[in-house]
Amino acid sequence: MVTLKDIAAEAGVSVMTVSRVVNGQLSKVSDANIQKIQKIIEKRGYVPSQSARSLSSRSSKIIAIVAQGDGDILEYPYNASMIGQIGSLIQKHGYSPMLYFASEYQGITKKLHAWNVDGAIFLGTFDENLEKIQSDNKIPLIFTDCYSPIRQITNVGLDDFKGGVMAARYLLKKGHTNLAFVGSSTDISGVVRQRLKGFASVCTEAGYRLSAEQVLPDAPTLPALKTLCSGSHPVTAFFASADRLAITLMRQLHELGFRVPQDCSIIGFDDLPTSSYITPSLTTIRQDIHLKAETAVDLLFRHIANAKAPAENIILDVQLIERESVSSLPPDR
Amino acid sequence: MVTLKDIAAEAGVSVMTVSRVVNGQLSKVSDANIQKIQKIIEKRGYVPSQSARSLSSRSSKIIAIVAQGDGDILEYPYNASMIGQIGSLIQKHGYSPMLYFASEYQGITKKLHAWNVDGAIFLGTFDENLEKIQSDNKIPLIFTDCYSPIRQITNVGLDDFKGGVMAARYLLKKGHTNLAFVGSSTDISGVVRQRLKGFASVCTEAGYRLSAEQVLPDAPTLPALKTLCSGSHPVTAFFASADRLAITLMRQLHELGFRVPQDCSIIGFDDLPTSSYITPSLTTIRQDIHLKAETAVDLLFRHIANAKAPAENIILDVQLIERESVSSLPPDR
DNA sequence: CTGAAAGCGCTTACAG
DNA sequence: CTGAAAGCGCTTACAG
Repeated sequence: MVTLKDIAAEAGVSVMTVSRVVNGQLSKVSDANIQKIQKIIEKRGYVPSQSARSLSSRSSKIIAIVAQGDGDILEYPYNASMIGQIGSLIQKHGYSPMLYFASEYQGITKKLHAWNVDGAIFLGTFDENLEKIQSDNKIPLIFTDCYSPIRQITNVGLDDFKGGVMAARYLLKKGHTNLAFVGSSTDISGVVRQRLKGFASVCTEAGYRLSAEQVLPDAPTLPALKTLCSGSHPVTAFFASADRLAITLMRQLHELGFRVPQDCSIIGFDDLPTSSYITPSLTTIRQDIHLKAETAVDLLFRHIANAKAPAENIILDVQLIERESVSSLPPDR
Repeated sequence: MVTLKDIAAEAGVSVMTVSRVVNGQLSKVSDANIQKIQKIIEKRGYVPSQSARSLSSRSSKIIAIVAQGDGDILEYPYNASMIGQIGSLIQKHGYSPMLYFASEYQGITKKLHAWNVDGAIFLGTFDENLEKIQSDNKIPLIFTDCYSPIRQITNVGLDDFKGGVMAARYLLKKGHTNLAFVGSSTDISGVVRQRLKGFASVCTEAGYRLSAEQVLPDAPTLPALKTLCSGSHPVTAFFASADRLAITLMRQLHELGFRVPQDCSIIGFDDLPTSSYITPSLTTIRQDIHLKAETAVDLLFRHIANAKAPAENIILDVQLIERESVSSLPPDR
């Protein structure tokens, strides 16, 4: 392996002079030496050792992407897209993204310490351990979709409540009055809860209260669905708190013999790439995942550049994307 | 930051004794010291510095996941799933996965050298630079889906040819005789080419030659599709070299007014989670992505454990998954 | 079972 | 503009 010392020896200078050239402190080195050293570096294919740098400078140039769960979470397009974008942007900043799947809180601090990480971006819900994570790690920490009551947190989230409101208003506008919500009720993240809250608030306001049976878990059973969509006062439209769930639901309704959107309408949340390709294409509340990733990375590097940068909570907007999965009901029925 | 030295001082022993405990060389330390030291480590929350370790031991415990392209490739479920599984397995082995998006060859060697990486797994096509990458990096390197003629490469791939054969045989068995193939013809990877070769070989054997118009690019135009599926001798079945393309194609056919599978049949390749959820659900050639990731990681650690382990080329099998997107044609038509 | 010494490849801080 | 010295936090290799 080629080291600073090798280059210095070949150039007939000290390692410090080479170090300055490597680090672009060109104003401190004579032009003659710059030329000579750069040529040798090129020729020998010298690459600085990051572990040596990390050890002596106390900056590792590593950013941890901490994701709650295990490798399976990348099966969800939302997570995959976030990790891809975040990783790519980190790399463009000259840093290296390290992936860490967190199952328990302990491991996170260990990982960040062991690698002397310069910062971390969190995907998933860490609300329970947020304070501990923050007090144990005095580096920039960016959270996403965090609904913790703690204020001193830098977070980039979504207007989930508004998304729920928009979904409900849209369905009501289309003439649907008997609605249902799909999304894990046991969800620990605030995200689903906020979407439901927004949705329910509009229903209540319009005089249509959501009963307990109209708030369905992640994977409702076929019989439960059938009951819900039959009878004298059937549910005619669903709000699924994720496109992924909307697509599953679509399939289930199809299996039960209901046509979407003629018999049952569905509106989703996320706007995944697939959502526009399936038939019927999915009407949904769109979030801009690329913008979210970009915002998180920007925030991170702003805090790396300035350790005193204030905690910020950035809430991104959502948007209704009208497609084919919601039908209009006759005005009075 | 707590260091070995701090622990040693508090325990009244040398750093070496602490180091031995930290590294589990317990047979070399007295029980009394083990107890005492472990207690102090626990209490102080000591975590070894990986950069110091990497610098002194010449093993970084980092594995690079090198993916061709940029962050966008995680929008493809195949890549996302592979990266998730590989990353997770690396972590379970006590190593840390570092993500690297490679656009040009140069960067790869630099990255691997800079971080003194212990091994790397490659996603995508690096055939052109394979030899250089291998000769520049004397560490275990695992490739995936590589069709390079170079033999000294450790690779885990798929029986893509057989997949093509199975798709063609299935469509013929269902009575389809006028077939078409969808998949980027300019694809540099051998993968698509092999799938096409297998597919075409069966067609030819059965006396149905694929004309140039029947080999479609990634995103065929609507008019081209329409022409193909109309006229006196229309194409009645498509083989898409990826489920993602099959789903797009399904949408396009729908827009043209063709019903799948009544008017046009489609068989895909991959078996993504979505493929079973859409309507009609997709008949496809399945590959086991989890097994592929597992095989790659196993191979990697076998080579890390034994630097002399021979190059291996492991080819995983594929499987036909019958669902709803292919119809039976009357025997003679 | 224990430890003193040297070194991994850099950077920081200083002196000139 | 240049460099000698010290140190980052470990491990290797050796001596006892």
